[in-house]
Amino acid sequence: MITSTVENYVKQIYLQQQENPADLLPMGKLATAMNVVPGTATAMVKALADSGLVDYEPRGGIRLTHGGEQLALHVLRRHRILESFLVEILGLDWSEVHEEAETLEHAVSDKVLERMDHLMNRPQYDPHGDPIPTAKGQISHIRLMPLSDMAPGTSAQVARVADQDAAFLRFAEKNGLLPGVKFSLISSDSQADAVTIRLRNKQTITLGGKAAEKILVRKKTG
Amino acid sequence: MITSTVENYVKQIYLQQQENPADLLPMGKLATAMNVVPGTATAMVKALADSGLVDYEPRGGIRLTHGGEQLALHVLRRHRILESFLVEILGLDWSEVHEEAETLEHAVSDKVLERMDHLMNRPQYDPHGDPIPTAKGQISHIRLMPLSDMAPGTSAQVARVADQDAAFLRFAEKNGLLPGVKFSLISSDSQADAVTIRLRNKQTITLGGKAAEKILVRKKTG
DNA sequence: TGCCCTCTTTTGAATAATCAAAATCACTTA
DNA sequence: TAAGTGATTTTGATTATTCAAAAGAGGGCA
Ligand SMILES: [Mn+2]
Ligand SMILES: [Mn+2]
Ligand SMILES: [Mn+2]
Ligand SMILES: [Mn+2]
Repeated sequence: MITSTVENYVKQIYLQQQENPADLLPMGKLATAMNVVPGTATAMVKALADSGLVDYEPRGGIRLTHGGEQLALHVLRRHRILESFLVEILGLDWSEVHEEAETLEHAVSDKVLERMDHLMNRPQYDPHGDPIPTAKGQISHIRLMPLSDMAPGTSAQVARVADQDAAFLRFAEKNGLLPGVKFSLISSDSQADAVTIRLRNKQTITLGGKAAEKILVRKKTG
Repeated sequence: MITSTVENYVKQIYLQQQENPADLLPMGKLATAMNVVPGTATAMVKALADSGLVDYEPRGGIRLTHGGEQLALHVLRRHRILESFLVEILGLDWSEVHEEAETLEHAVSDKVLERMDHLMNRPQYDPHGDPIPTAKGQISHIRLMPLSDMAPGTSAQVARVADQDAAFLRFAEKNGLLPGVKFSLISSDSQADAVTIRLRNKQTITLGGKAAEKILVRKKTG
């Protein structure tokens, strides 16, 4: 049965797998990501394998089957459309919608989701800049550069803020670091592990390496 | 723990209790309403009693405690605001929103619900004419008369359609029997178990006793 | 080669919810 | 008052999910 637990596992496996698409995902990684003890992950993975959602190599790791990936993308679509809806239609803050969507993604029907999607004019990206899979299960795989890798003097725009932590998102918002915002890199000091950028409104912001890695940018086309 | 199962039981107990507010609700009634075998209801009720949500008299029946009633009203509020939202904002048909709300009522947070309520300008009634409890747990208890009890020649307006069955709701909608619609009773034949009404648009509709009981009306004030 | 450390699996147990079927209870009815 | 009947409870199982703790596997290091 596809319970919300199964949906959460499959979605998390997909997300973790993205970080290392070539390798099998080790059980330990999954257990940590799911916040369960390793034995729980093993038990669950066996059930997922029985349902044909993952391929499981004992002591090797796991990988989603095609069916598993489709399910993951379907859940991800629900999650991201819901986040967009909560921000655009209901006016919630982008720092709080991830939590809300985490529950709603298991409760909303395809029909309701379709209405939400339609009402928002079918957005391609969620409020954090994450691509929204299509109803058919396609997702855009545009390679983005972390702000921390930019060369000094270059310009770019924020494409994605890759952290669901509410405090970080509030920090980013307060400093105008939202998807679509343009800026140029003023300085980058690898010894100091810090970069300084200037936004269009002349405001300058300095970020440490950890934070700069979470801001994914798109090079200014030209 | 307040699982969605607990919420469903408590809500159903509240609803069933309304039909006979003076008596204890018998286990059999509850089991039937919840679509479980009697033993399951007994087991669940013991758990609800342990959580302080119901008073349970073995072989007598049950009654919600104050806490249980508050929880029931809270769930009912979520259910009815969601139904309204699905109809008014997302444009679903009133015949399908009950099912959708049945799941969403357990997933939506108070914050999101408050935004929905605000966006709709705080409706007092859901699409079927059922009163929406306040956030504080108050609910209007206006006594309504079933259409089947009206005297010939009198006028009234539809206040509530007391049936969640999609087919019946589609039938009612097709014939213009929506909350707020005014009409007068043309004839009532108890032998034939049928009543005929005329709407403002001159359309006449004949209903059998079963159907007429499900249409609750408000006497024309005057 | 043998021990050790880490990761993973197994085992045993718990909670929540449910069913099937047997047992029990509280009333009627004869 | 004994038997019968219908509602309710009890008992024994099952499924899904989880944890704690013991056991096992494998690779690295002395
Ligand atoms: Mn989730
Ligand atoms: Mn997001
Ligand atoms: Mn429900
Ligand atoms: Mn309703």
